[in-house]
Amino acid sequence: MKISKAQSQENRARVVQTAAALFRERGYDGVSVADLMLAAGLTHGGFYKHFGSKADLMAEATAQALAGKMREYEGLDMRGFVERYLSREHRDGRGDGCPMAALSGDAARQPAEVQAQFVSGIATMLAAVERGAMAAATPPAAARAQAIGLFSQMVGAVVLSRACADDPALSDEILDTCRTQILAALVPPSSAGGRAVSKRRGRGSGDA
Amino acid sequence: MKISKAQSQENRARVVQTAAALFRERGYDGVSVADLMLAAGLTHGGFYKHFGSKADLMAEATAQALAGKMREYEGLDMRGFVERYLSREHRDGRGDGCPMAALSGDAARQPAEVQAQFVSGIATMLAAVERGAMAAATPPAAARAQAIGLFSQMVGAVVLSRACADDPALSDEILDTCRTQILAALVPPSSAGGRAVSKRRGRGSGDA
DNA sequence: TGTACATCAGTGAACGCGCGTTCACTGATGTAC
DNA sequence: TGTACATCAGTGAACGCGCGTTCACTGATGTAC
Repeated sequence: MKISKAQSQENRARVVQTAAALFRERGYDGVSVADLMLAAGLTHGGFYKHFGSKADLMAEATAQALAGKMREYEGLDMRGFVERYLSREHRDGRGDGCPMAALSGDAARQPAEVQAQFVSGIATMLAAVERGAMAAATPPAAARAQAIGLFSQMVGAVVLSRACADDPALSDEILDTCRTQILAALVPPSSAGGRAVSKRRGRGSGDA
Repeated sequence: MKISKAQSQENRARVVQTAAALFRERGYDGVSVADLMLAAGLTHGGFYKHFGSKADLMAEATAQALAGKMREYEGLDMRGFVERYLSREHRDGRGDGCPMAALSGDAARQPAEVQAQFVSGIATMLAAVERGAMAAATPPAAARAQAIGLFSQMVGAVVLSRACADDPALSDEILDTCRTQILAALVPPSSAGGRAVSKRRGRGSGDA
């Protein structure tokens, strides 16, 4: 049976969206073309009417996941972004979470077209965090370095907390510690307990 | 042909060691039993004389990789550890690098016996970094949180720098920025330019 | 507006291939005498 | 110390299976008249 153009476009979009979630949940190699098409309510044979290869879809789904997350995060201020990123919901919701936290480990072993998505995704994310840092009163000269350090820590925390999900106490501790530490280092919203307003990270000595 | 007991044990050890490197390089699913045995100079059929399943070997190779790296890192002070972890050699040498940076992303999707190795590996690593922080003059009360934040950032930086290896400038920038940032936050070896000795992280505002 | 027909998204069987695992076999090792 | 034989690590063909991809076919859609 032939299908209307509108229906076909809708089906294609659904496959990409389904793939964006499944790849994040199970990794690129953990999702077969047949799995994916079934999850999208279709059969595997039609896949190649829409995509040249699985690698092509991997690149497209990755790009969409990255763009979608960026749009979502752009709507938050720094505190909101950090709180959401280092939440249990994010740790436990791989399929709807940050593609970098879910797939960066696999990225280096994927086809060039997929790797390219990560390069631009990381660059875009760091630029956005840098802007967010400046909006939160970090001086421009320090904002880039702060963005890189901050985002590295956030990705590492989510990756590690997921890797030790079998030990919920340890997994929670990693997430909670990093969240608290980063939030404390950000310039407080307006009033800050009895602390100085331009408080720094509590990582060196002397915070006991 | 039968082989001497010594030769057999040597072969088994070589398979585990080869696996520890190949899994880190290509991921657990990127190495077949046949690949692995060939790389160890054997044929695939003999695999099951030594291991009950591929998953068993994955767990054993992971445990060995984690233990080996811990032993290596234990010999370094905090500065040496940070410098080595955030080096280009580490980024480019997956097979001989930290199993957490190389395989944490895959860990959550692996059999329970493999996941268990990551749980104990992460716990052991955090405890070691905590001890290292105290040795570097961080007060005990702050050492745990510092260790978690520090290691998360280091893992995230290596994961991200590997994910954007196609853009060497960006990849290097992530590594270099995190290394500089973390080293600056550690209590300096003995004399520290014109800076205060108990300098903190430069992430908040006011460092420009 | 109706009718005839080309199009092409979707179907499901089939392809070659590599996977993890099994198995009959080999022959040097290690043991019993 | 020498001989006979059981052991078992290693070999390579074979297993069923799921993978990515191809293909002949279907039949509603969209177009030409």
